[in-house]
Amino acid sequence: MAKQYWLMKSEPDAFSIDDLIKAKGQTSHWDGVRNYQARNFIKNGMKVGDLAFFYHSSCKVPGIVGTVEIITPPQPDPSAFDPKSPYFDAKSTQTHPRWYMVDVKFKQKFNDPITLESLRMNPLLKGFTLLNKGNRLSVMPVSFAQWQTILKMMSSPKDK
DNA sequence: GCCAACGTTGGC
DNA sequence: GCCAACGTTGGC
Repeated sequence: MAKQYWLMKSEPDAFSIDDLIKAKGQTSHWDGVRNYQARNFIKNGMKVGDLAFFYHSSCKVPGIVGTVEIITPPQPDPSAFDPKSPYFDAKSTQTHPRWYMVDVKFKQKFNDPITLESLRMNPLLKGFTLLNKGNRLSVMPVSFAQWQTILKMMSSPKDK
């Protein structure tokens, strides 16, 4: 099956792309997703080798800051089993796990973030899920066309 | 810090 | 199964 593309949000105060760069092997669990629609994208859609944009949300300048690679199949999110974790969910059990995660590996960090504002201004991204009014999904698919469009924004001098 | 928009919960 | 109340997300 062809490679799929994704966008994954994180609050940089909790986990930033620099945290991923500093992590052992530049890899990390992408845990704590507690939304069914986002969970379904992870559980039913993600495969090893897929690529994702790393998006910083709830911060001074929201935007895409780099890319990561999916390096494990979807697996039960252990933080849901841990009573001490802020992501603990008593309704998720070992036999019937409710929440899933993948591991990601750092690929690249952009010299300058591709800001939410600049994404909104790009007419080629009309209809992109991230830009939809009221969107709150923390994991969402990105079409190959959108992926290419966004990567071009990174390399274009006029966006600097 | 505000608040619009959305998702979840729980009573009925 | 409806829907009001509540909690959360996330841009501004």
